Amino acid sequence: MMGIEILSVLKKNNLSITGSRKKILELFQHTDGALAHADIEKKSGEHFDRVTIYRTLQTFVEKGILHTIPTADNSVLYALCKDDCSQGHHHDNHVHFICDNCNTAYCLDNTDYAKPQLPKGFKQTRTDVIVSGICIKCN
Amino acid sequence: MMGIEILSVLKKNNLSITGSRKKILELFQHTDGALAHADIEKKSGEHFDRVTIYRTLQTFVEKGILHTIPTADNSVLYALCKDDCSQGHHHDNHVHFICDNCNTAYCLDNTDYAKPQLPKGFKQTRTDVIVSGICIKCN
DNA sequence: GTAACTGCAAAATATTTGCATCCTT
DNA sequence: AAGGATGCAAATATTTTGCAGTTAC
Repeated sequence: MMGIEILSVLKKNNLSITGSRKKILELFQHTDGALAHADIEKKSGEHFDRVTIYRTLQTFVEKGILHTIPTADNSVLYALCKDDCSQGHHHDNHVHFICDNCNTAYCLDNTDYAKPQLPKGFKQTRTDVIVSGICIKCN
Repeated sequence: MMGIEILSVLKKNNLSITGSRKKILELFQHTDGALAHADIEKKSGEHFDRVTIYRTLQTFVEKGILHTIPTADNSVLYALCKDDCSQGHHHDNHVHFICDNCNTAYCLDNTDYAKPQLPKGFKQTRTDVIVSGICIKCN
């Protein structure tokens, strides 16, 4: 059941169970994609304090519950991490897709890609692939 | 000669030749990587009005002289486009590297990567690969 | 009861817009 | 001379910080 899963995520990360955390997490679980700070203010029926949202998102990112997605227009997007993401260690083969039309962000978890071969002297710790284009709904 | 090249870039794009445009372009040509808005305010000996920098950067991006680089921490970075970038059409195999340590951004023009195979129904128009890690100087 | 979390106010930053003036062509 | 670019002021928007009150455990 959804509610129980949310509680266990919070507990697993030593976070106290609070209303906003539960509701914001739930929002992500019910969303098939990524959310921006503003989406959380709007999309949800609830009212969250701006500051609480900032802090909740930051906490979730630190704990590895959410991750940020770099975007071409440099807006800040957040998405749920899969189970194999732990604090600061995200799984590498993660492709994000952002629709030029409807602006929805997808995590294409099953889309693999080859890591680029870096020049000598460069060490990779994280790779982000962001594909822009037209998504399946807008096609 | 550098100066002449700058002038021709501006002329080619139907931009009038002004002091700030020349100096900001020059700054990019002398920089081996990307610059943020704040870098332009600081790094240059010159003083540019904040607003002029915003407008100049925007103009350069529109004309395809500069492009933005998506970053994991969602700061806004700008870098020179290569010759095969024209207005709105950047060349696809472009890998960016951002150093976790010194924060320098590199355009790894000669680093190729394979475009990911998208799920059915998704159409790609642009792909950004951002690698984070330790750069050659910090290694 | 204590530590952690929230919400409000306010500070600090960042970005955009309007307009008068100055520069480029 | 005309259109475009700049710089200042000010309006907006975004993010951060401090603190008092509240809630979770």
